Amino acid sequence: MPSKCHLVIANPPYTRAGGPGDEKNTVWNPIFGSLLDKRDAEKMKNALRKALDGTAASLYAGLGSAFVVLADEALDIGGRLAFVLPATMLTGSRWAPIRRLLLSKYSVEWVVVSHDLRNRSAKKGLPGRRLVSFSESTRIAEVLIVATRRQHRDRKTSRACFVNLLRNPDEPIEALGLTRKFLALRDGLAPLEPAAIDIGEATWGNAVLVPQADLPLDGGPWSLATFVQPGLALIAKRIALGKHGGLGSVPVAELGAFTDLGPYHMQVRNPKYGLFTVRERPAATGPAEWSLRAGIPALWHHKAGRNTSLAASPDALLERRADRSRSDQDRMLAKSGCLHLAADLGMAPQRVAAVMTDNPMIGVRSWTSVLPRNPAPGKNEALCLWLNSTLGLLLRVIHGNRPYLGRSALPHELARTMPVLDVDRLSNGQLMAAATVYADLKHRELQGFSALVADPVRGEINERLCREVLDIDPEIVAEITRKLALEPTLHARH
DNA sequence: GACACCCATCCTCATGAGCT
DNA sequence: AGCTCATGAGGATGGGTGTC
Repeated sequence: MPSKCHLVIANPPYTRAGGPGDEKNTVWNPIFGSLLDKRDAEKMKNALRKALDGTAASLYAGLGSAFVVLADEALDIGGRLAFVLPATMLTGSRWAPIRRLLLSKYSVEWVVVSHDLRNRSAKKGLPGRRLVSFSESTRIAEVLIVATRRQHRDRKTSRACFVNLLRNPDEPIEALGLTRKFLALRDGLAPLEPAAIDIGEATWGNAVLVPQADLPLDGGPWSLATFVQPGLALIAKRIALGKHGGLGSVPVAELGAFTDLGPYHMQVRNPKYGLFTVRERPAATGPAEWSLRAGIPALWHHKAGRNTSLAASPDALLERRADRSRSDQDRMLAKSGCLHLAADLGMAPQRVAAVMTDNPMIGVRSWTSVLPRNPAPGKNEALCLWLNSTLGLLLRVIHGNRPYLGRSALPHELARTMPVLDVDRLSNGQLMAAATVYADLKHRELQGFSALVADPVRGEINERLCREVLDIDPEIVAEITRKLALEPTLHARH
């Protein structure tokens, strides 16, 4: 790699050292996997790990992060990088050092994200059916980053332009036209004032200019790329800070500030390290018959057709592994809870972002158990209602990873830092009200989040949470609901 | 040793064309 | 009618291994 480069353009490989797992189901495509001799791949990986030591890159995040570091080392002051990267770059915890690198040494000029719902024509015979990706042969959500390496004094005044596209250009001429439009638009933008990107009659999306100093220097998420409507991200930020007009009385805190999370699924059931074996309830076996069977009840999978209401029942049984320490198993079981957060939420098909079980149990893979540190009646119920409401969904989608359009993934680290309703600051009366609302609604059938506006039960959750628990004007939330419901990511299906 | 990241998707099932 | 196979739509998760 030459030094003193002026421009580095890259669409790097995204492969990572770990996973995808389950080799019987997937083609394992590890870094350096094309080397015929596995020992060579191992040597290369070790050399790369050594080379990346102390840099912002992580083999965990994938090779994309390593290529950013490589570009950074090659770029001269004033040089520019232009990268296609996985959209998890915007939020993922392992990408935080890369975000810090870009904010501390560069002017981040463009952050372009597509929210294109269309399917690629089958006739073209190309792999991948989504047009959301800039690259071909993938349906993974992606982001285009353009940044210029600067002297410190020049970074203070720089401003990043976030572009959220409703539609990806279909061919190069369209892309060139769009690029010209971006450049023309940028100069007229006022900071934090979203503007439409129109060419003729066609609306391509929205752009918003952000002072770089307003982006989180600590590595926090770049949330303005989450929605087509940048205004929604701004609303979410105000809610998280307790500064949204009319919602100021809603206490918000990071989930990890007042709860602990249940165990990580690898510790529960990984064949090598897990403490338990898990057996799923067969479809033919009813819940009553299943509960006769010995074993420790647990929540394992998240099925759109089965998890239709706030109340959930166990779908799996844990069995202690004889070759594991009983006290370790008991310690893990002590992390059982009644509230469980959907770890990977497909927003169109799936209907619940959190569920409650009658008895404490462990969420194994699709459900992350949430355990309030100071338990009190009504706390779980209030959180469960919140997470399934418009406000809870909005803050979740903003804060979580978006590995694919239509999906919101919350690994433990992001779940802990996610802003949610601070139930510790609710009065007893509010908690009792939440318990009542939950009891009334817990068996009602919800629709997927794509039906956010039309779903009467979702409407009741919103309405009663506002009126009976939070004491805020439901119309404010209704308006946010209408905006959020328009977002393509709520409607994307694969 | 403990913890948990992220993955350039994969699997299932419905549908329908083509064949016998 | 019944079978096979191709195709596409739609729903979803295990785990190697980096990192502390």
